[in-house]
Amino acid sequence: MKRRNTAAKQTILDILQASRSVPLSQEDIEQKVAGKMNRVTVYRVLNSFYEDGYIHKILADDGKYYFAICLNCREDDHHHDHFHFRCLNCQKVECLQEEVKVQLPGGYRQESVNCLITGYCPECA
Amino acid sequence: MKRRNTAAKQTILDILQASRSVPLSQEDIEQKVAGKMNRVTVYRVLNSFYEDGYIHKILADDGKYYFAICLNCREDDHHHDHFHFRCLNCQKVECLQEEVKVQLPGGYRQESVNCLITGYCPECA
DNA sequence: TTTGTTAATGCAATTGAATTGCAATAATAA
DNA sequence: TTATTATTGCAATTCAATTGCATTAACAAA
Repeated sequence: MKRRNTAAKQTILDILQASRSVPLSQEDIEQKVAGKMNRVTVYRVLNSFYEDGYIHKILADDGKYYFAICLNCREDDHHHDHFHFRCLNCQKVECLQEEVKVQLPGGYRQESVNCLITGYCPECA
Repeated sequence: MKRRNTAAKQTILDILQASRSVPLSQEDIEQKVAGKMNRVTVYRVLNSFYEDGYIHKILADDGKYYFAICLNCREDDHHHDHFHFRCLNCQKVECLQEEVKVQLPGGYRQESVNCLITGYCPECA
């Protein structure tokens, strides 16, 4: 299926670009595009970006998905293996520099990581 | 609120005991107690265990919660900070030995971790 | 043992996010 | 300019999780 460029995609892409290291939830994005497009479209656009590898998707322990533009990712070599942090007070989620390095027991093969630290950010601590 | 010991709690506790290092999903547990109790009770029992710190709760990237008895946990000193692994093929989730160690940037305070590695287990790889 | 309090349970109803179906719209290749 | 089909909006649906409430039963106190 060939993708097409649309206003909806561009709008969401711009929003994600403007929030490079702070992953946004579906909800966050919906609010920013309120009125401009349907919430179903937001789902579908985010999913297509994710499928295409343009963004990464974090499931936080609040049960919500957060999306962020891929940094340091080349076409075929994604690096989504950094830690994320979620503040219990202000709810903000962000990407941490530190990479996840695990020594898996023999025989295990790693495909992806979803690592989240929960706590309080400097502003809220 | 004082807790009471009930058959439902004992049944679920036994199931979790029998699956110490393999966290079970709500669904898994429901199947094991099918007929014996209502699914709402399963939710409530698991939540009470979690609130009381008897079990830990992992949100996997399949969007489901998994529950496991706390290992190496003393009353007031929980250690849930190990990695978990989920197999993309057989769906099994398990606790890994390795602890999560992150160097948080200055000012950040860590409360809990939810770290999941996804991939293929030895049986499925 | 009996009784009173209230935690725990089952059932039905509700919530709420995510998904799906389908018709209308619009991007893009021919 | 036209044909194809990806995209979108809207309504409806799905499904897990949660809530309200009446009933049941654990357990502390008499």
